[in-house]
Amino acid sequence: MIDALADERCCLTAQEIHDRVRLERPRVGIASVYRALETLVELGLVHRLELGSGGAHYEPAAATGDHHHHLVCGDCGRVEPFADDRLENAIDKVSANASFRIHGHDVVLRGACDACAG
Amino acid sequence: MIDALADERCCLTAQEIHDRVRLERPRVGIASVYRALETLVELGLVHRLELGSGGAHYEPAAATGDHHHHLVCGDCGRVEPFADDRLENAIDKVSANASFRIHGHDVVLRGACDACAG
DNA sequence: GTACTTGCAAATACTTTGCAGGTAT
DNA sequence: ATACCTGCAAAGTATTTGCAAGTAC
Repeated sequence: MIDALADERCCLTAQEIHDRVRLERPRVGIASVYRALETLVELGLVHRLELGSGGAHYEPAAATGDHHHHLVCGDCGRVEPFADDRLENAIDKVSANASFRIHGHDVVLRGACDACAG
Repeated sequence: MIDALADERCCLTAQEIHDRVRLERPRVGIASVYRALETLVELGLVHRLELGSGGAHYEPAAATGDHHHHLVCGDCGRVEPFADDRLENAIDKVSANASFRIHGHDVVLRGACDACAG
């Protein structure tokens, strides 16, 4: 059952994941989704993102080495991924010099998507 | 009453703000704190941060022009601010090229603080 | 049988809303 | 009086937990 979740794509809320899983297995409860996500997050296979829109989002931590961050539309809630090497380098430098032992990072750019900004 | 909140410092949860306000005015309810915070966020005087630890954090959007991001300890929940020009430059570059019209951004570095990392 | 998993329902945590009473104009 | 602000209690949403039944070894 845990495997079923790993198939899902970028940036879904727990509710969205639940809905998708139920297409195949209607009896699965939301609690099982949360339990599976918790396990996957602990294993480092899934990242949990707080995008400030009520519910947390989850996405597979790409085994492919893909690493990206997110653009969030404050109007319609749309989320798009982006990646940038310069940004990653800057973050790595900061992480190396930080007083904390850094394990990971999140970057969220907030604004209006092309549809909402016109 | 709104002014009372603006005096508070960096990165408090609504609960913490409520507790502090109550020291001075014990009858203030948590709802009023949320209402005031909502107003302040809309006015751009306060930033709301989702640090992934259950509750949102709020901090004054410095009139001093101060701009910083946060280190979060995944163990004890401690939050520390940091600032880095190279990082800001990288974000500005990305924002300029993004398909969204970007209004703001958040960066969170996650790890273990000196006390927890040993 | 023992141990682990799972769905349901209840509980919890955080935030928002309705409403009645108070204050200001 | 009218319009606005506020505290309390209730509602709403997101997430977690307890527990009994189901499955695997």
